[in-house]
Amino acid sequence: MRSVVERDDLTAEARIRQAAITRFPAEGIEGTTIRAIAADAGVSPALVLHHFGSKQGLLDACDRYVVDLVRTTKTQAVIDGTATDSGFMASMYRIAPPVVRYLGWSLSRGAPAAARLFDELVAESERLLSAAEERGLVRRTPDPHGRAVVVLTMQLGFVVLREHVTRALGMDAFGMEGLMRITERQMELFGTGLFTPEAARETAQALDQASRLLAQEGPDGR
Amino acid sequence: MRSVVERDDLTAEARIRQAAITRFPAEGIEGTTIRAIAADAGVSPALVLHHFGSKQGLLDACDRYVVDLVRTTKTQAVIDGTATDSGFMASMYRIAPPVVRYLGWSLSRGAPAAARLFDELVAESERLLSAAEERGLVRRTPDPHGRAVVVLTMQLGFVVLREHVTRALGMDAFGMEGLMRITERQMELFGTGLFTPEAARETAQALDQASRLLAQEGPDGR
DNA sequence: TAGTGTCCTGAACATGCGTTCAGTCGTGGA
DNA sequence: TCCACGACTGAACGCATGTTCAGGACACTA
Repeated sequence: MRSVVERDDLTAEARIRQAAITRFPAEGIEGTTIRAIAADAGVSPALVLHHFGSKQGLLDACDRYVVDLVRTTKTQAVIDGTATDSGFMASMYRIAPPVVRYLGWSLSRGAPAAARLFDELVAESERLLSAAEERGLVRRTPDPHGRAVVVLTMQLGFVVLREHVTRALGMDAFGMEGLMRITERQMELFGTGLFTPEAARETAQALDQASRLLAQEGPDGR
Repeated sequence: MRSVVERDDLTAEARIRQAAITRFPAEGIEGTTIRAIAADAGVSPALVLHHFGSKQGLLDACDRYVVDLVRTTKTQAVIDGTATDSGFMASMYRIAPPVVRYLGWSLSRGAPAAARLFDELVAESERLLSAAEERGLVRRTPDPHGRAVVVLTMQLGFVVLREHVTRALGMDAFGMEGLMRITERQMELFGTGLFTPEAARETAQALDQASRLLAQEGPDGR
């Protein structure tokens, strides 16, 4: 297995962390052994514990590293002004693939650091959308917070389901070609909507109907 | 830990499977022990292997069970005619929470059975959207397949990120209240679009610009 | 009653795990 | 030159794991 390491002059500690970032999402927590990580990094198992204290310590360090990297990359994108909310996918392009994969794994497993990141991204998304609303760029909604959650979840879905998107599109979802294709389709959806105006009304009715249906029937097997 | 089991008159085999469906997403594959599953189901560890052959066999059986359940539920919804594409979330409501959680875990981990399901759902989504296009309910797109992938990924994002959506909304994302709230926001986005008409043009320009930017810069650390 | 097959168990085994520890090596300051 | 210290290793320990196996309990048939 080729590790994330591009330059071989990294610290042993950094090599260990990179190996862990690659291994953990692929093999799971218990499925990843300290011995395997050590072998990837070219060090002894004992050194892993010397630097990170325990397997849990290494996992926490990876969580912090990846989340901080994503956070600062995203923040930098906002500062640079390139990030409209639609620029989320683009910012992912600047992060090395194993890190993006770790982020998706981290989110899907509900790691505390990832949960904090999610909440921050919701807040930031809500702020950006509200600012865009003020400028007349984005439509108004009765539920700004809910909309921010929905939009962010839709974006992060591509991070978590990356593998399936890649397979279904026949191109790397986070490569340039795939990212452009996805963003273009997103802009169609977010720009003019999926439905035609006449269908939008019909859908609203169907939603009401479904609401009543669910209310009276109740769910199965709960 | 209370298992999925509602009625205690299930087969031992079924109890084992239900326990596994609850345990695997929570603890991971290696983190879930046969002894723990056996204890949940109230049987001996040996019986687990008697019925499923091995731990891997149990995992495969769970994958098949959950994927088949989702498949038939979704299919039934289409037959019943309640499922527009927007009805995806609603169909999830009919499936027991542990099964939905297992589905999300299964997708995020790239299980073969889940991958097959994903591809089927893409195909079905593409078919439904094209039919709706014919009837003038859905706008035309230069890339129907890409659009189907994008729409489905956006929907499944809620399944995989369920925990975070629940926390951010302050209500169970797949409970009735949360599901209605999410669907309403989705219908706003898909109905009229997120952007105002004047902003849609601006966004298209930004997309072009980003495209050129990415093309000349290239990514970091690849 | 004897035979047969299914569901099920307790005890045991070999393996691989996370972690510990005593100690080596190399470097830089007093 | 000596010392202190951080990076690093090899060997070992205790433990929990997946799996095996011989057999018990029970129902059903001849």
